[in-house]
Amino acid sequence: MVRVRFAPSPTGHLHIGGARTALFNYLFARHNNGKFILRIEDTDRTRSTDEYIEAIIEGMKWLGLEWDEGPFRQTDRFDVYKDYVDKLLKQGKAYYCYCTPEELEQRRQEALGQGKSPKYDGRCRNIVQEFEGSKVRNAAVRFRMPQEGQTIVDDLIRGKVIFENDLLDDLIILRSDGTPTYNFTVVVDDVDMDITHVIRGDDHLNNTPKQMHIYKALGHETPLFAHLPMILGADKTRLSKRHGATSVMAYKEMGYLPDALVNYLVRLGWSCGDQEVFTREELIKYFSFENVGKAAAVFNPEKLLWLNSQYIIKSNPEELGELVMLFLENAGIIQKGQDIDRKWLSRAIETLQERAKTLVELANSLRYYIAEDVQYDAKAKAKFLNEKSKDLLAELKENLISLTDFSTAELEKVFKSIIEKYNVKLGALAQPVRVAMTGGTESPGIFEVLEIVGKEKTIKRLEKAIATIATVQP
RNA sequence: GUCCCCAUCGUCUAGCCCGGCCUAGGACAUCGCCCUUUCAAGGCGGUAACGCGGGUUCGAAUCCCGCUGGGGACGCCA
Repeated sequence: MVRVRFAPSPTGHLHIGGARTALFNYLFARHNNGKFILRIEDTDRTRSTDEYIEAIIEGMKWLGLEWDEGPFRQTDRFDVYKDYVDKLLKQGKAYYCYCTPEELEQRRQEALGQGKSPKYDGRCRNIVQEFEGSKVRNAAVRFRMPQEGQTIVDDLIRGKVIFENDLLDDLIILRSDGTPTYNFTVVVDDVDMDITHVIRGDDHLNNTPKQMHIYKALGHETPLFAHLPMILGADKTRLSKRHGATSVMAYKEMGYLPDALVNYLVRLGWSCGDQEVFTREELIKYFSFENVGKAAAVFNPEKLLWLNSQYIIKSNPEELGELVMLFLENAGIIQKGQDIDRKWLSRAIETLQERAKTLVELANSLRYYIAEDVQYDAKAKAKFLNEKSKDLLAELKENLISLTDFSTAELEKVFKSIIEKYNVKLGALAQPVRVAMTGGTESPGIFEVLEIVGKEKTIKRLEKAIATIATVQP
């Protein structure tokens, strides 16, 4: 049984990189009918907050990355870690270190300054452990790493990676305040939770040999490891706030669909022939580490935007209607709590789907369908609402007043008759009408716009346009 | 400084493991054309890459070595 986990630390929101790690774990678990576990690594009490735990959960849920067990919190398991530390201490596999953080930092800087390795010098390694087995104040506990030989990490993505043991640091597993540290808790938990595959970011590859020795000291076999390549920003440095939005929920707010983000993220490092767009089922079916690349990938917002537009086109209008309501409220297009005819909204959305790349854009385009009135774009107004179009607009208005079937088919007939009568091209009429109806020069087909806006508002807007021309022209 | 990882169009990538089918494929972006009531969407086409140097071989994007470049790690962070 495959058992994998996503183990974020709640020191920030769920970000793009974390989300992809979670996603790969999720896909691997689902592909193998295994279990996906969520574990919160909050041993750093100074930086972890409950708000961030909630934020991470919110992000996971939004992306549809459902976990099977958890969320577990490491702060709930301090007793467990303590027991393991005591065991190692008794067995001599760990020892007390009396160096203070300040001393350590100073020695680190000195070593670095002399061009030497900043590795712990091991001065507490062999001193007599006077207080063995009992609580020693102000002492941290270090794990005794082997100092000779090699450790080989056989990574699912990278193959064999060899580390010289004499480079391994005796890392601290228990702080002097009695709290355990990451490299220890991660191993204890992965053992206790029967994790079979550790799938995480590349930045943990160097920790792996150390963790392997902890597994050994605990008398447990190591799981399989898969280290994912990093995600970089446009300048090829580690993705961070400097590169724009990195929080997953920020993409929700910008009007992205979760499936589009998932699809984009999975293609960052993974591929399946030439296919670009995948359903969730396909991802689960096709996912494999064989198709995961080794090189870091640059996050490309343009491609994500394109994928989002593809997902919007594919979505059904009813669902988009539900999703866009919040954006309509936020844009002030409808009042909070105000409802609109969903059937009508769906029709309106259908005309906009292939024109909106995000839900924000969709909401903004919906404005001219929903609002009572339109604001003219200055350029559009100058170019199309003028003496040249005045008679055409007036003629159209007159014709529409008597039109009972306000449908695209009938509207088209009316337009045709007018352009024939005036001997102009359709654009000569359609563009001024477009400005009158939407305020701008871009919109879905003009007949559809009229039909959806409806007879009453259409005539009002035409009257306003004509009046505008009259006041502009003395 | 030391260690580890990586290296195909601007970007994501296919191909690499099992050398010839690669005149290096697809996608985003970009440019042009078509469609057209506008804008999109869609269709067609263009520009654009095997980092460099050595090997091995009849033959290398593919195998080996070096270099260069980029990234990561070296915490009483995770």
